[in-house]
Amino acid sequence: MRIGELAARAGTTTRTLRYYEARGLLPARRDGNGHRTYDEGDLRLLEQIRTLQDFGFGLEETRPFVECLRAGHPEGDSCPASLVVYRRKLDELDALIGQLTAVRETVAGQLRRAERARDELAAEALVPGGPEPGCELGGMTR
Amino acid sequence: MRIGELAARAGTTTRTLRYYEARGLLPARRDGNGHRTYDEGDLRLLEQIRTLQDFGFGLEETRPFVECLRAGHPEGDSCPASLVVYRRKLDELDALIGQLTAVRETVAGQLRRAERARDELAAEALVPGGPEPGCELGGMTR
DNA sequence: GTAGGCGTTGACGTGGGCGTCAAGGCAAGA
DNA sequence: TCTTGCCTTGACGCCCACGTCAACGCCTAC
Repeated sequence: MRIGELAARAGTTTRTLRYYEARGLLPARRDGNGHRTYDEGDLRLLEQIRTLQDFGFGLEETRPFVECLRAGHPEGDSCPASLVVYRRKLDELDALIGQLTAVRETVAGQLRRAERARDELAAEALVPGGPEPGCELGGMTR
Repeated sequence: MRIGELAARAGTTTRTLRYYEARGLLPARRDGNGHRTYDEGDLRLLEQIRTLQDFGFGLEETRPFVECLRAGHPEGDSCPASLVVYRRKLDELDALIGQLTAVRETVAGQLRRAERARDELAAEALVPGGPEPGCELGGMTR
């Protein structure tokens, strides 16, 4: 199998495969014309890489999985090094989700505050003898 | 106030301020020497930008807030355009948190499966007349 | 012959928000 | 006078996973 066919079967591009080879992640044999040659095992490795990439793993993080498969293990995560990457990624995800959730709540609070201020200004405009001045409540200046 | 002082007071760098000016976000007056000159209002604008940046807003997303302040409004989010950005950012955060949470659960499941497989292999090695062969349970080949 | 379709290497572009030189100007203090 | 310390513009680097283009080679079909 040559590079175009492998790329098509894995749903990726030849550029990506050449990039993986340059990074030492997915080396290829060569035929008489200098063309890259791959087999079904390479497809398996490539699928492993792509799956992890879809999960947001960096390329280097996929390396233990690929090497585990190449060592003959049944799954890419059959090796301790892969489990270490799993756990580290879980920690990273938890930290990131926590940060994003905190930001989300902060932004939601700011939006509610800004909408309330807007509504109060509108009400004030409707009632000429409205609330007293001097009602500054502070903004978001950290 | 010159650029170094403003940067120090805002906890950022002169490079950042020049970058903001190049993007048209925080233009500066010039003194006789061609040096950039800022006032307290600019510090306010800069603090607004930095706060939103800390929340993960892109620079362009801070523009409505800055222009709102420069138009004389009491807060950067006193204008409808800013509220639109708030709501869009909330939607983005919700989508992102949802995706990350789904990935987190998937990875956690993979980790549990891989650990179970490892433990079963270890148990099998301890009990020579252990379970029958042919127990492949499938991996993560999408 | 020639057009098409596959492959090759090399090199530059992308996005975002800056960091990091390089080369120079201008003002104040020892 | 010389240093120092601030400022100026311009340009390249970074990260990451590729996209895109250039210029070329090989094989097949018409």
